[in-house]
Amino acid sequence: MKLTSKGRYAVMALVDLARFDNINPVSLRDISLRQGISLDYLEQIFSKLKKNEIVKSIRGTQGGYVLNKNPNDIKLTNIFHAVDEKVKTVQCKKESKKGCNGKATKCITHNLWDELEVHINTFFENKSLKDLLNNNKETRV
Amino acid sequence: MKLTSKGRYAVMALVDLARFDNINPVSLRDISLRQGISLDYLEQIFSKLKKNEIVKSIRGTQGGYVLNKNPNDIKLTNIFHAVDEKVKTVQCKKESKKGCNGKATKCITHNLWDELEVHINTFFENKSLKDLLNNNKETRV
DNA sequence: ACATACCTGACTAAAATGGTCAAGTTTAGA
DNA sequence: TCTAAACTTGACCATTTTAGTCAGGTATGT
Repeated sequence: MKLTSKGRYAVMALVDLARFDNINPVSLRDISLRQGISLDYLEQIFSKLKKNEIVKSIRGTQGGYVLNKNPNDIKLTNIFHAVDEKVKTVQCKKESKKGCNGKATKCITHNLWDELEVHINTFFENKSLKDLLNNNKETRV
Repeated sequence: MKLTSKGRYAVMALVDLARFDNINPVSLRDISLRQGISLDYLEQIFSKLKKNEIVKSIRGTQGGYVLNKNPNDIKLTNIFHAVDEKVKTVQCKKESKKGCNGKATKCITHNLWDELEVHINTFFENKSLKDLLNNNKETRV
């Protein structure tokens, strides 16, 4: 299973973006400074977010990024998926007709990982950017 | 967050062990053959399981491993913990009095990861080796 | 005594991670 | 029109983690 800094950065950056994009597009430079994330790395991440239509870009001076959807419609599952954080448990190989061990049957724990995956994905599907915004306002600095 | 093959192997091996240890200790060689896991790797894993008192070892000919507890009392969380699969989301650094970014405050998404961690741990704490055994009998080959 | 099986630690190839670096293109505004 | 801000793209890389292998042990039942 993968759930690393890239995913966390993506979420942090989007929450930041959501808080500031009412007025103007938000530049990655600003996000980088506020959140302490490398600019170059942010560019990689936003490239993926854009491809997945989570954000829109505006080029040129005063340009930046804006959300492409309502914060309520951006679920965590969308964000993680966009930056290739596959919320997949370690997989048994799904090749041809063979089972998990190269044997003809499913491995002993196959069902377990399926269950876990559902469990985690449920969490992510029920959590939107808006939820995080609200949550953050409460404990705002 | 880490959840890799080592954890999966540990679970697979323990389920296998639980199914056969009523009669005799089970040798790693047998588990290796049945589950298709490298013997050398299994030895590393069982060394940890033993340190965490999940299994007991019996040396010498006809030796092997047996469970050290009732399958109902071996939760997944114990197993993962034993083999160093820390079910931890990527952490903000917890150094000194500083917050997550080296700033004085918690990072925007701090609460989110805490929630997620609880969510996943709950799943693991409620799942025992016995559950897996039963589950496996149903779909037994 | 000897085969079986546990035990331990060092080592390693390959992949993933978390970036950096370089060289663009686009566009607002002076 | 010139320029600087900001997006765009792709290559590159050091470090860490993963998933093992290898080479020796030591203990013990028969």
